[in-house]
Amino acid sequence: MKDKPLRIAPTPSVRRMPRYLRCLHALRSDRVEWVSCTFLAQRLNVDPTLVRKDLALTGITGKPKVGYYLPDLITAVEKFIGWDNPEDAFLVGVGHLGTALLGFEGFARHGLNIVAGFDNDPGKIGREVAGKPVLEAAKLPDLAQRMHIRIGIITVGARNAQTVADLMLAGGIRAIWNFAPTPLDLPPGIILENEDLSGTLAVISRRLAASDDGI
Amino acid sequence: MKDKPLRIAPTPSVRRMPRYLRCLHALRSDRVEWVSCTFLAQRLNVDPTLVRKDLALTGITGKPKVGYYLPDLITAVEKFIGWDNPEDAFLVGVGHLGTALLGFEGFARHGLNIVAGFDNDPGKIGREVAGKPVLEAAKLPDLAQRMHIRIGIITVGARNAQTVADLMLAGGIRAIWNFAPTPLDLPPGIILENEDLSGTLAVISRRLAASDDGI
DNA sequence: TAGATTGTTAATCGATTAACAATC
DNA sequence: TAGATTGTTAATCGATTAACAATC
Repeated sequence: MKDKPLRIAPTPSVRRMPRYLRCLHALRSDRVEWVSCTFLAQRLNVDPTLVRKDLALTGITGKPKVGYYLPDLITAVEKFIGWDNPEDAFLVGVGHLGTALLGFEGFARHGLNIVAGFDNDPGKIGREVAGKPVLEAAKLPDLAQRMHIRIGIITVGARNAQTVADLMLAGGIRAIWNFAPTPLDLPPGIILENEDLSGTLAVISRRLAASDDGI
Repeated sequence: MKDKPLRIAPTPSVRRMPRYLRCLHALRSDRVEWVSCTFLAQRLNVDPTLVRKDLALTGITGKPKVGYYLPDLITAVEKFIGWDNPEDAFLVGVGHLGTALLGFEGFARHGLNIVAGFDNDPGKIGREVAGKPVLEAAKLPDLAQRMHIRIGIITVGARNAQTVADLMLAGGIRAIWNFAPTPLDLPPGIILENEDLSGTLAVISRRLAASDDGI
């Protein structure tokens, strides 16, 4: 069976998909069989048309009056975001944050399978964290290449983030999830997502100040 | 001296401010005195006009041909995002992620001062993490009220997030930074920022799949 | 059938980018 | 002065919302 080529999809829509999915899984637990955009929209507090357009991106079609068949819809959304077969990933920086991410059971159900951690601390190298080996950072490029790893997660401090990114590039990694509060210099074509905590802090802080001001 | 009332500012602009600030601090270390939008735009890889509009939001004015006076600019941006005087905050859920956040030295320079952690695990209550006390979760509402805490950080699992949010509301907390992968039901007026890891995972996963498809 | 819901096209909205006069 | 840069107004772009015909 030949798959359709993936069309480009608006990032905001992609970002909403996991929210739909969470809601859909909850409905499945309740033995629901059909679900409408109207219902999902109310539940997630968004516009029904937006839901309809988002779901249309997955290629599914609904039936007027009844909505979408839940099992098919779940399959379609999971396939759309590629969570039907999880990707292996490497994580560098086994501090508290790295340890937390290594231990998140939920990632496996979210398309991500972190297979190893890397660090430079001799006290950590050779140990296991959440059942995953912690290896010497210098070994990453070779291993990544041999294991065809495509996703790298950076949880080191700002100072070392670029060095780690370069190791990942050397290993042929194609997508980087960066938790370090520093911009990375990457060649074109490399997928980059920054987890921008300071940006979020700025938004919260500004909104609080604004609400003090009565707006 | 009377401050101007805060005008509403576009969220994307607010979110960019910390990036400018980081760059500005680096320039200050290099003893630079004047900086232009053109320069910042190149450095951060964004449009110069966008930088100009963002900086204008802070109320600062520049000089044609030379740009902005760096010390004034830094002050203006910090004040704009309220980082000139950090807010105290409570964190609930002292697992790996919570421990990581409690230990981030950088938050203090980013307007956030986490003064205590809360948990339900008797093995954690009464201990200290990163020099901050870990207290019983049930004590949060009373303490938050007495200490006038306005920011709450949720780092518990999805199952307990709503319960924790309710405790925070009872304590008069006005802004919630939610790391749990679940939507929260909050009354209007409460500021909410979700750290949406699964959304980011979806974007990475989808982009990888799309790049496999040659687009 | 009647009416709720889908799918699609048009209108709106907000953010980004382009154009350009004012300025030091 | 000449020219780089600011500040501002207009154009573009993309996402969201509104309107509505088609459908079961």
